[in-house]
Amino acid sequence: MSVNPITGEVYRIDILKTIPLFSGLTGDQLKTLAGIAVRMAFKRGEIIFQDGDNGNGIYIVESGKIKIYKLSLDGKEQILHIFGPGHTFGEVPVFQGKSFPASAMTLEPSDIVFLPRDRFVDLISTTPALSMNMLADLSRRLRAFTIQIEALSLKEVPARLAAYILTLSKEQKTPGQVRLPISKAQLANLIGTTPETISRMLKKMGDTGLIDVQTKTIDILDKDGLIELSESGRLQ
Amino acid sequence: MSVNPITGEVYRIDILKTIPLFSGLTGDQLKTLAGIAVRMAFKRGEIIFQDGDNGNGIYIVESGKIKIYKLSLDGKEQILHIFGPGHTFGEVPVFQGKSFPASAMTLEPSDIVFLPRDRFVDLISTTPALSMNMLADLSRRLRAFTIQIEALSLKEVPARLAAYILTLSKEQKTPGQVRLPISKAQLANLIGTTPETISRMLKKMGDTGLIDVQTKTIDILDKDGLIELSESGRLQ
DNA sequence: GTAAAACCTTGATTTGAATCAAGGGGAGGT
DNA sequence: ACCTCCCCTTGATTCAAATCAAGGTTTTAC
Repeated sequence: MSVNPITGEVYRIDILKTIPLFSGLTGDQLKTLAGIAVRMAFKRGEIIFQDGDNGNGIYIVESGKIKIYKLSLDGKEQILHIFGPGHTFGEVPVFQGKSFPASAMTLEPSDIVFLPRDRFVDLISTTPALSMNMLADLSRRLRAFTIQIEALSLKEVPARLAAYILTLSKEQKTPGQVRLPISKAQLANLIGTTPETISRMLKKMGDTGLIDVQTKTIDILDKDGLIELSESGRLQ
Repeated sequence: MSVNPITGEVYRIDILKTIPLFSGLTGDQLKTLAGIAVRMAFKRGEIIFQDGDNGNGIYIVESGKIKIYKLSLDGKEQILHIFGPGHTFGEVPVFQGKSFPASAMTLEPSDIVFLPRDRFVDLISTTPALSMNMLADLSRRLRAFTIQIEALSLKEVPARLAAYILTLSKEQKTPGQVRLPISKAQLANLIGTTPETISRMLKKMGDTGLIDVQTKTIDILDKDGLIELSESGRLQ
């Protein structure tokens, strides 16, 4: 039985088993992972690592929510990902280079599992199922970045906002209604605009009958209109 | 000895050996790769695959130059990567999803090597050196995208242009001088602006004594000034 | 439960860069 | 060498969204 070297608690295989990256692993392989796993608890708004720091292992969100982001010198923020339970992050410096290409911060109180680099690399290079899962995960992220670059470069703010609402409505299983999982200030940093602009665009989308906004909840009144807007659209 | 199934020619292991992705492979493994490799010749401006097409293998630039890019509905283009000899592309749908997240086109007459998915995946899952190389390659690309998103979202055009010139000057071993490897129209699509703006900004950077532009060649007159501009800077 | 702190909205103004428009210069083909 | 086409430049104008400014509202903390 493996004991967590930091907290001293037995680290539960059950949690690792639910993580997509580790699907298809044998019980023994999961036990090995559990043996090297370290769990850390973070409060809301704590920095997990910073752009440029040296990375030395991969991180898994066990509970809570984190953002991966870049800051400009004058303090503007661009969010690259928001990850919830089951997602892994911080892999890039494990496989290439030394430093993190971006920073990570909790958006809520979060439990994070850390797997130190060397033993994780040993495992991945002897476990084809794990390396294929990892390749799939990095590929998924490349795909997501492709879409984000396209949005930032080729689409205007209303289209990006419409696309975000449609993405939420796919993730959440409440057709015709969507709940914003983050503040509008964070949403602005995610789609590459400002809170003021978010506010104005949501209002305009309300005025034109696409949606109805109540604080954190948005009713989708005209899904086709939103799709149209997200693809090519200009608002109004 | 392995024979290319399309062209019928013997496919040279020597070329595969020079490709970073295949460094550290044994002679036998390279022979296996050579056995499944297909070489294709493209003219300048030919489409290799398109955004949304199903992918069924990885591609390697043997000679020439290609761009990976996204198009908007109204025809605007954002270039994601420009790859020369030795670079691989088209991996995402091999590991995740089915379709290409972007399009690929030659910028020059190019020879492209194709490795069909199934046999490549077989090899990668039995060859730790290959899977680690692949993970490093995808990680390198994630890092590059991170920088591109930061540039598009947090930096203005003069800063992006300065950063591009500095990147070129690192790649090319001619200190104080840089040769543009692509047309200014393509450069505009790479850094997310228009040819008119490129033209104006290069002129301004000339006026302020940072650089001296002669058609395709740029002399770097004030490297520190360029670095400053690329980081935080505003021009003039 | 109340105060403080975030967060959000709305309006006025500025600004960086796109677009529209037209003319100039090179490179490649005949 | 000449013509054509493409690429590039320059100027005038427009436009989307950022910024600046101030007031209102929700959330969090004590």
